[in-house]
Amino acid sequence: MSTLKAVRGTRDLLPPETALWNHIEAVARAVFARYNFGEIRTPIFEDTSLFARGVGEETDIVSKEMYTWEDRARAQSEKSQSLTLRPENTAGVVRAYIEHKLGETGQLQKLYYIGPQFRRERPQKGRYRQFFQIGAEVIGPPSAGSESPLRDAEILEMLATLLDELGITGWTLQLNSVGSSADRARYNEALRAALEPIAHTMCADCQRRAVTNPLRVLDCKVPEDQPIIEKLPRIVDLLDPASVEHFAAVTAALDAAGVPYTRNHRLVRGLDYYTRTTFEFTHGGLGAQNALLGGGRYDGLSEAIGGPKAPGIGFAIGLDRLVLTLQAQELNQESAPPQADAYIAPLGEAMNAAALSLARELRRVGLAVELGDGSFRLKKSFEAADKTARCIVILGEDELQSGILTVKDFSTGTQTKVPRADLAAFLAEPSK
RNA sequence: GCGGCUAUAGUUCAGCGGCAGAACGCCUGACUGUGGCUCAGGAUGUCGUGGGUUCGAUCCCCACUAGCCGCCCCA
Repeated sequence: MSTLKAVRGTRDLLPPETALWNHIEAVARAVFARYNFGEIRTPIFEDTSLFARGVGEETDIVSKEMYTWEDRARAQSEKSQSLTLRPENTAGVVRAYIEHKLGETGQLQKLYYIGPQFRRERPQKGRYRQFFQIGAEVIGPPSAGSESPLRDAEILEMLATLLDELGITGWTLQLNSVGSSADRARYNEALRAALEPIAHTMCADCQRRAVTNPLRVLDCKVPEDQPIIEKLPRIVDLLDPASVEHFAAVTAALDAAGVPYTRNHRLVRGLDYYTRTTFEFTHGGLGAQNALLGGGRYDGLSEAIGGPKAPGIGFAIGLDRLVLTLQAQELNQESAPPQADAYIAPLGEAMNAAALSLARELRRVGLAVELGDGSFRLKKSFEAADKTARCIVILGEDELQSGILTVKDFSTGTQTKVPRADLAAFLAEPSK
C-alpha cells in the first residue's frame, strides 16, 4: 500500500516557513488597516455560475481549471447544485457585496481577504493547485466615488507601500488600460486583422495565437518577433475618450505620489471582467511565473452577475510567490532559528511538577519558555537548551529549597544565581 | 492538457548489472549538576511505485506517481 501524500499541487507549510507567511500576512493587515480596509471572508466554494458569469465562460480559468462537482440533492424538494472551489476571490466578494446590499449604504466598500484559491493547472514553481492570495477590492455605487481614477492610483500606491514594507526589492509596476469591453473587442479584431498578413513571418506559437487568441501575441518572448509586435496596433489608440482621460488621471496621481511604473501596452489580462486600468507587479527570479500580483478595474462585474451598478478595482497578490521572492532574497542572509527566552531544565523527574509551575509563571508574563524533562541528564538538557533557547534555567533540589535559581546565558557563557522573584525580569533583559 | 529533465539516509547529493556511499544532521561516550569546539564509536535506507529483461536490477526497458523547467495560462 502506498503511503498517503498531499495531493498533487498542494503542500504542507511547516515551521519555520510558516513564520514568514505569518509575517507577510501581518504586514499586509497592518498596511490595509492604515488605508481603512476591513477584512471579508467569503466561502471557499460557491455556485458554479458565479464564476461562469463573473470571470467569463471563455477564460481558461473557467473553461478548464475549476474544481467543480455536483452537490447532489438530499431531499425530494431539494435540487442538486453545481458547486466550485473558488479559483479567485473577486467574484465572491462582489457576490457578497450584492447579497448584503452593501451598495445601499452609499459608502465606498474597502475590503481585503487572505485565503486559499484553487485552480487545476499543471504545478510548477510558484504555481500550485491550492494557492494563496491576499487581495483587496474597492467597490461601491458611482455616487460614492467608485469610478474615480484616484481609487486606482491609491490602490497602486498602497501596493507599492506594501511591497516596500515587506522588503521586496526590484519589483516593477506594469500599467495599462484595456478600456471598455467594447474597446477591447474592437482591439481584438484590429489585432486579428493586422496579424493576418504577417503572422507567417512569426514564431510557431504566434501563428497559432494570431488565430486563436490575438491578444496573447503581445506576450510573445521570442526576440525575432519583437520588432513586429512593436508595430502592431496599440489598444491606447482605440480607447474611448473617457477611458483615455481616466488613465491620464491615474498616471498623473502616481507621478505626483512618486510611485514608479512602466507603461506596458502589451499588458492584457486573462479575466473577462477587467475594464480600463489593468496592472501587474512583476519580479525577476520567479521564472515563467514572474507576476507577483495582478489586478485591475472591473466596472461591469456587479451587473454581470445580476447586481446593481457598482464599479470597482482590486488586486490579488500571489502569496506563494511573495514567499518565494523573500526566501530568495534571504538566501544571502543568515536566518537564525526562532529561540525561546529560556529553557527550564528540571533535574530529575521529581522536579517536573515544579518545572511546569515555573514555566507557567514565566509564560504568563510573556516569556517564551521551552520545558525540559527531568528524565534527561543535565548534559542532554544543555544540548537541547542550546538549540532552542537563549538561556537555561536549572531547577534541582538546591534551587527548589533555596528559591535561588541557576541561570546560564548561552550568548555570554556566564552563569548566575537569580532569586525566583527576579527571574522573569532577569530573563526579559536582552543579553549583552 | 502537451514537451523536456529528475526521483538513493532526516537533509543536500555521489555511485555502480554482483554486500548501499559521503557530507551535514541524529544517537552514544567517565561523572548523583554543565552545552558549544574537538575526539572516539554508532544507526541511518522498501535506492519513488508497479511490471519487464537478466543467473542476478538501485543501475537497463516500460508504465504510473511526484517534483523541477518550458508551453498554455495565471497569482
